[in-house]
Amino acid sequence: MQLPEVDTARMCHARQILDRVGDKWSIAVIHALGADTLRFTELKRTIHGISQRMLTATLRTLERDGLVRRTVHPVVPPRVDYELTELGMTLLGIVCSLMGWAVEHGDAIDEARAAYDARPAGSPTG
Amino acid sequence: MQLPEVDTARMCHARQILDRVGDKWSIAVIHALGADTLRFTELKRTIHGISQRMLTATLRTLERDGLVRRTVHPVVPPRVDYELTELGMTLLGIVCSLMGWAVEHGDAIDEARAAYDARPAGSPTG
DNA sequence: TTCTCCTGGTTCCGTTTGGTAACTGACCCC
DNA sequence: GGGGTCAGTTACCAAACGGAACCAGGAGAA
Repeated sequence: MQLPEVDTARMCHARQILDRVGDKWSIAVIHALGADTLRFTELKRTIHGISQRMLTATLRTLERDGLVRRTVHPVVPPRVDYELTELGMTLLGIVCSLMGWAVEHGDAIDEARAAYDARPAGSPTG
Repeated sequence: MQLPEVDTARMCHARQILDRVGDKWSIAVIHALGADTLRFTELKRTIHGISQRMLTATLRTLERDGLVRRTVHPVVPPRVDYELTELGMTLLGIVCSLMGWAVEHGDAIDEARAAYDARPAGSPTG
């Protein structure tokens, strides 16, 4: 079928990049940081479902990948700010598109899900 | 900070949609099906790292969400084709953007990762 | 007839991941 | 001096994930 030959090796590389970029928590964090620099607890409040454990792990990974910058203020109580790097900013547009898509098509997905669950046992296939 | 108020409730809804859309295997499957209709084993070959178990589960989820259409041909040996629905097509563009981003910035991420790993114990923060 | 092959898919079992929640550490307030 | 706050870690446990073997079922070979 003559796929565009996007460098199969590069594709594999992309796949492992997507292992984390395509992570739901990473997407949520990047989207949250897209609006503004946030502190740890602010992120936790913003991304309701996330646990401290995963927030920490996700932020560490994103920081390691150069997508998020972590700034520690040596004050009391401790203050740690997180913001997108320029590399992270380049991803923000896509993440926002993804978020926008989810918001826009959320109802369609719910309907499809309901329709699927209502099927007896198999669909007429066509 | 006056976030645009994108309906906090809708945002939460989007988040749970992203639970699966933001799944690495889902992204890989959608991207693979973006080029052409594929059979089960073709998908398995295309998405190298995936196991039958996860491929089956991912396809079921995507089918349930109305993103992928599953067509069973009652022939021998069994033939099952998977293709994107129109809803899936609307997501394809974003997924391709994500893939393109990963390909484009993969090296930058590798460098950032190497730099992070080379840090002694803490960064100067400034 | 019997045996194997081919494909899509499921089940069993071990590993990894993620959630819960309690704890740390330094300082402020009472 | 004890409790509270913020950022983060750790222990524990359940669920999800991955691998490999097994299942179904008809075609073709022996």
